[in-house]
Amino acid sequence: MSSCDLCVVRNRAICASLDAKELEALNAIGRTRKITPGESLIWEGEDSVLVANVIEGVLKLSTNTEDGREQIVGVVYPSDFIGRPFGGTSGHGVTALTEAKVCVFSRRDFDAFAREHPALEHKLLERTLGELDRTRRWMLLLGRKSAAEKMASFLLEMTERLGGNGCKLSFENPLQRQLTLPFSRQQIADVLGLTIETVSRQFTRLKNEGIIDLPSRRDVIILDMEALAAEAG
Amino acid sequence: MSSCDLCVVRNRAICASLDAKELEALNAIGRTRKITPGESLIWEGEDSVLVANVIEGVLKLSTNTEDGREQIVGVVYPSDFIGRPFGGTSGHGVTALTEAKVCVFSRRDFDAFAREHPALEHKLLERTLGELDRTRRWMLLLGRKSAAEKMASFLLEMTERLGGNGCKLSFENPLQRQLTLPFSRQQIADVLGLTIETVSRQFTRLKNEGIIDLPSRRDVIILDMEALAAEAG
DNA sequence: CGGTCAGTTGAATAAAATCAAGACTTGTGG
DNA sequence: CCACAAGTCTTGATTTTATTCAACTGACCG
Repeated sequence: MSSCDLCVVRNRAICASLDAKELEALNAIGRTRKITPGESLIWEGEDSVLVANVIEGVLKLSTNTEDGREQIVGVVYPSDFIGRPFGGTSGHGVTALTEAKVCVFSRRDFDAFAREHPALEHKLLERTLGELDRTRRWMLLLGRKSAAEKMASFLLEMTERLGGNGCKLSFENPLQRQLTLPFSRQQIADVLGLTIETVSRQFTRLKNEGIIDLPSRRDVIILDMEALAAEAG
Repeated sequence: MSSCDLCVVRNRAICASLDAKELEALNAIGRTRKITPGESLIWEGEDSVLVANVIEGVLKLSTNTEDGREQIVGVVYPSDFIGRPFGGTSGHGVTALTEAKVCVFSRRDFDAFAREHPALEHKLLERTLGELDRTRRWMLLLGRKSAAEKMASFLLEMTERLGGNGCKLSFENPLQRQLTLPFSRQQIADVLGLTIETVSRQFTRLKNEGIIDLPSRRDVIILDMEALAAEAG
């Protein structure tokens, strides 16, 4: 029995395409690894040496300009795949936002395994197509939305994404949801293409208007989901 | 002999993964179609009914906010694949920028064919991974770059992309390249997340500084590639 | 209790958007 | 072939928006 049988993302990650025997073979070329917040797994610009599945935690994908400005280009959750298979260099760094556990593979080993298992490649293709859709939708936000619209869109996206992924999210009242953000203010700014001050001002405005409450730095309670959706543009 | 044998993108599109017999089968479920500038092949939000390969021309992928602001989220060239295989709705419209020729398939037919041809799915996966990389790089531009940096980056990207794809591009002087843009000023604005006025002002500034010349609306001659690269950030 | 770090708030500034004309292209019909 | 109309692009003046700079507040930790 391979350790994958106990894996919490076994049926959601790309591994779901494999039978017991294949899974054992995949398990043989991978190993799990823990990552602490702020620690990086992959660096921007280096050539792709490893790929991984996220088991636990949240990680950011980010790129930087030469002079140090950062843009977060993606956020990954449990069952998501990270890294760049089939050659090339990694266009973005991968860094943990929370305590995280990943299942890593050498890219060469993974590539070879994938090419022999079309069902795995198919899962990976579906996942990649979905990620491309999501990324393109985010471009509309970056290119065309105001700070207020960006914040509202961000909070709505978080509400969706943090469901069920081991992140706290209460549903007692369907219109009043609490979420614990895996981001600092600066990181939210880096997701939205804003400055930390603008993000902060938007938070206080939303609070003053009674749309959200902020019990602590990382916690947000959405008091008026309708109003938030109306602001998202 | 199938008509694919005469296809100019035969060896660059995902079809390159197929042998003569397979290609004939694919040819049987597809048909070529011409599109005129401004005409759409796919509309945002409708469920995915067709996919296609670009044979000739340039097309834009775009999304709009409810109130009509537009963001171009991708630009496709000959040999590129368009559409959303494997279910779901299309997150963006696809519209011709120039006269274009595409090879279209019903999505259902294509999906079935792809699942029986792992080599084709592999090509599609590589293409999709590449497109995702490119899209994420563009997010840095949208979220973090100034108007000047955006314009310089855009012109550099165009210089790369318009090479060899049937678009005019002269190389007599390696440092002085002429390109014919497939975009109007408004479309450039929609790619960069700017207004048409800002784009226009950046063009005249670059011209005044001797970095480019503008022989006509759609033509740009890059006089100082170094300076342009330095401005791209 | 002081020190550090993250976040907030305010005032001044800068950047790009908006508003408003005007100029140049392109195409059309007389 | 010219005149004119429509559309596209440019330019200028003004306003808006978000950034920048700077000070301050509160939380957490030894």
